Amino acid sequence: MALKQLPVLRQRGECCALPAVDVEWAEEAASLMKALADPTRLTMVAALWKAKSPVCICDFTADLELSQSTISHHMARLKEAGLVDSEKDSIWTYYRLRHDLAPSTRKLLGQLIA
Amino acid sequence: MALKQLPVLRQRGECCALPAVDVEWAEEAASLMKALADPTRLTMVAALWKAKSPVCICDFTADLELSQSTISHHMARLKEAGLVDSEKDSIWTYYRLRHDLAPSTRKLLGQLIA
DNA sequence: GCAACCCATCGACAATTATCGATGGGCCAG
DNA sequence: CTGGCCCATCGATAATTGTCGATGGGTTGC
Repeated sequence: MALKQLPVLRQRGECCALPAVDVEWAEEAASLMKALADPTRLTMVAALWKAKSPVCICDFTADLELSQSTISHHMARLKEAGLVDSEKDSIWTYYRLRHDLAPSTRKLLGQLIA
Repeated sequence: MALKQLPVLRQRGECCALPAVDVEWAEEAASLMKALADPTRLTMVAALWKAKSPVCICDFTADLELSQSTISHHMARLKEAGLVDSEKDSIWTYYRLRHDLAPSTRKLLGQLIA
């Protein structure tokens, strides 16, 4: 990665090299950011982060002022992003942060939440 | 914040307390995530992170395969999010990460990029 | 069996957003 | 002063997304 210094005198039509940024990294990281780019989902993730044991989704439905279908939809998005895991117990569905989160993801969440 | 244990036997219609999550925190953090929830903007932020000196926006226009107006639009979003700063030098506009970023934001970016 | 509860999914709708081309302002070289 | 370059903004458009109500499947209590 060339950390090229900007020239003092720049010519018209001339551009400098940019620090290289991996395209795949950008795509993946943006996916993660998208999953977290909503207050409701962020609240869910933070709650799951703080609660060490799995949380029934009905608790979110009760606490957050949104319809049940919306809550379910947001949780599905978190699941699709690979952030959470679910488990059914009779009529209830419990969610938790995935225990096999990438360490970098876990650190990022810790930095964001804690 | 009550880290209430889930009951072994749950009654119908009964919900547990969730770990409290601050609403304002969720809003603000979601704003930051939104600003980063795009591969192009993420690439820009990463490039500015790696390049210690300001970067001319024309370099992004040259490197990223998007129209000039789109590049300008994304950079404006980063600026609006308080992540970057700009400075004009004759016909060029240079951008850099804001030096007064909140420490938590800086750490988050470091975790995300490095 | 039946009613009530939990929850995922579907279809619809409004809001947001990513992208582009066009326009115009600022600046410089000739 | 004029043409060319840089860049921000505007208007338009297509895609994505957040939200809801309705529906239906699964489970339990009575």
